[in-house]
Amino acid sequence: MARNGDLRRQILEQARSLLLAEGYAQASMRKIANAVGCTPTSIYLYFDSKDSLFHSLVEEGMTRLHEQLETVVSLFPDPEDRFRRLCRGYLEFGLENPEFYEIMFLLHPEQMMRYPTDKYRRARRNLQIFADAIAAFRRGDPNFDPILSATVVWSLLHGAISLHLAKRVDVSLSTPAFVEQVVEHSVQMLQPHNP
Amino acid sequence: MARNGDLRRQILEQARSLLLAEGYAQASMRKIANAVGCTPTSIYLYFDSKDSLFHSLVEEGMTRLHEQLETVVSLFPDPEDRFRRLCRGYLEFGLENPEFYEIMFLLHPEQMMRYPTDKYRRARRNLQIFADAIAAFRRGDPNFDPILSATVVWSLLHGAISLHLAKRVDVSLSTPAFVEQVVEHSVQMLQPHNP
DNA sequence: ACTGTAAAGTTAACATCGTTAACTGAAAAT
DNA sequence: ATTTTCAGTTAACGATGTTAACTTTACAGT
Repeated sequence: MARNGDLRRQILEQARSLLLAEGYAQASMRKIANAVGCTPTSIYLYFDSKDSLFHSLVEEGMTRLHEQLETVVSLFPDPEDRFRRLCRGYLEFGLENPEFYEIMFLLHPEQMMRYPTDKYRRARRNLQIFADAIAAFRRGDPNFDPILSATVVWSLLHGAISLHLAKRVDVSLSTPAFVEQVVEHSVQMLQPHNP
Repeated sequence: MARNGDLRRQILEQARSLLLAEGYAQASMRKIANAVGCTPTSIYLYFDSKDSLFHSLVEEGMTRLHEQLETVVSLFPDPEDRFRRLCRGYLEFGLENPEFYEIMFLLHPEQMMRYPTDKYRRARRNLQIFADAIAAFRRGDPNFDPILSATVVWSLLHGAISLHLAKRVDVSLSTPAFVEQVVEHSVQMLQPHNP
């Protein structure tokens, strides 16, 4: 059929759109194929499995997130301000792209084949962005590991997004208020101890 | 067949064991039925669906967690010590019961029917335990909402467990070291601001 | 121009899944 | 003794991811 050799692109496009519209489980190979106008088996010409198809979307999501964080870094030089905005940026990315966030970080456990280790580099780069920002306003403090702190901060941000997406956060809290609280606590978490 | 009217119990038992052994997706109705020694359809005599079967396990998990936290409360009266141990207890519960934790908090998004709202009470009680512990060592501080702080702390603990279970945390960190870091940051998060 | 080959796509099928309708057998109630 | 009720089964439906085998298309080499 005449598809100008861009069937792969079309598949990714429709997979993405179906993912956003109906979620991972409902985005079946047959639905994707139908949306594209080919047979389910054709998808296997370009992707090893459903998992590996969605891994490509994970990479798209990682890139988006990375770009968003890099933009923050480039625009805001003040360490604490930058850190705050990074946190806010990460939270907003998760809350505004729930389906992307889901396949990127949420439904790996058994649901989806593990994202190949060698592709974690972009995720790792995002962690490094946080570590650098943190290091900037805790410079000169020994026994302080930026990567470790960044991991803990990431845990907080990730947990907040997860609970919010799962609607486990009390609805009496508005979303922006919750975001600000999490950001404030992130900053507080990094303050030097007062004995 | 002679099953002393405890088929329901047997189903729950095998479902739990299969869940722990192979995870939610692989624990199929047919496998459960096979393990019990009945037909898949018999399960529907006692549970409306696969979801509602596993919701019963969610409740078992919630109860376990609740008991574990209540034990901590009853044993350790000192506010900060108690709070620390609550955090540690929650983290350990999650890390030591990954499959339970998964169905309790992790794979709701689309994967599993939403856990009925009216059954959130036990989860809510667990949040309240944290809120009370937090309130105890921030007493007298106005514009400080214990439930809000408890939610943020919960986010941190939940995120740490999620990332660890998804093997996203750098392996160079030992698990106990990571747990202690998270606990320390939880405490730090609640310190009064120093301007 | 003819033929051989490789790529691109399709058809048909497999095994598995959650779930339902219709049936059977036994025990309890009238 | 007959009817009703309960507990469980058989057989099937529609949907899923995936594979093997086939067809069609395009393009080389001679």
